[in-house]
Amino acid sequence: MVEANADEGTVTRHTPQDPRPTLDEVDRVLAETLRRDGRATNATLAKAAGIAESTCTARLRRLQTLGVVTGVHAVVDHVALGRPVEALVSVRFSGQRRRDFERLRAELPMLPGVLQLFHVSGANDYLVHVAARSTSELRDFVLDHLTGRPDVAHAETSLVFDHVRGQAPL
Amino acid sequence: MVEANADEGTVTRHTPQDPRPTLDEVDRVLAETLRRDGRATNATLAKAAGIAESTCTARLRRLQTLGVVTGVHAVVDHVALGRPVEALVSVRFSGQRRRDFERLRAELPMLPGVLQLFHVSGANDYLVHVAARSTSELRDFVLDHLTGRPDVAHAETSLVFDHVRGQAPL
DNA sequence: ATTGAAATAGCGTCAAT
DNA sequence: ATTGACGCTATTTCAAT
Repeated sequence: MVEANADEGTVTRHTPQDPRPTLDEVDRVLAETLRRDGRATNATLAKAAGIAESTCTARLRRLQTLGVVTGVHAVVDHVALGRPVEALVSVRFSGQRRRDFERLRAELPMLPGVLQLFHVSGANDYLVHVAARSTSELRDFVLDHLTGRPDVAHAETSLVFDHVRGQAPL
Repeated sequence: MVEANADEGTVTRHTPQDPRPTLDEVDRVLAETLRRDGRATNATLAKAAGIAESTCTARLRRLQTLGVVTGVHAVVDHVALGRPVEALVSVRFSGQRRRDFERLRAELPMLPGVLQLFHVSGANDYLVHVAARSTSELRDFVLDHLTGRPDVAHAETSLVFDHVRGQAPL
């Protein structure tokens, strides 16, 4: 048993496994380059980091295994794909039971239109980033999946007018 | 002149160019597959969409040109990369001058640590998603780049405990 | 762990439909 | 616009350091 918990189903999630190996400059260059262009070729990455291509292949595999690179994903235009209404919904919980948090965290990301889910400190507990096909679909989503939950005390919806990615290197 | 504006420098940004071409099922499959795995090979994508590889190459180029796929980026572990403190900062403006919005929108994404920037409706105007090396660096960021701005009336910082991506297809 | 070289797999061009 | 085949490039495996 590696990282188990006595209570039924309750798993405390620490980002990857504990013996966090040190990353050198090569790793950082690879991660950063791939963050900027997720389709950068192995040869490009190798050149950027100043290593052999075969080394690069191995390094990349390692970064994925370690959970330093958790995935690479295309960013798509929601309007073009039929979900022109984007919103951020702040959710406040009624209780503070750990189980409620875990259920929401597990279930919400599976729902169509959910882009991101933040668990945050402060007056609100969660922030849900969604893309909906219409304003009425957005309303239904909030009512059915957020306000409708017994553990949710309040939900407040803000429309997203604009959404841009950071450009600077990490 | 296609989409110009009389005022100096003031550009109204409509997501891509207006004659938005219709996307068929093939386009949607490609976008969706690439959204799930940004490093999917051309052959894989072609198979998923049921088209020839050469057609796939052309389709992909088209999707990028049209702005349907705006980029593909690796998701990295901020803790491993030395920025363990993640936060969402709500920013309220004092005035409502368009120029102020545009400046913030242009400048903030360039600052190191800024991950995303949302322009939202409601009591707050912007939501800034940042990753900092430490809590004190976070404080400095908010003071120097947000509260410090003359056009910013108020900034409220929430720590991000957890951040997950949506899993369902668009 | 890193490398270069050899084998494998993937890609884009093009002529044809 | 889509296709399959061909030539070219990129990637991975592997033996050696």
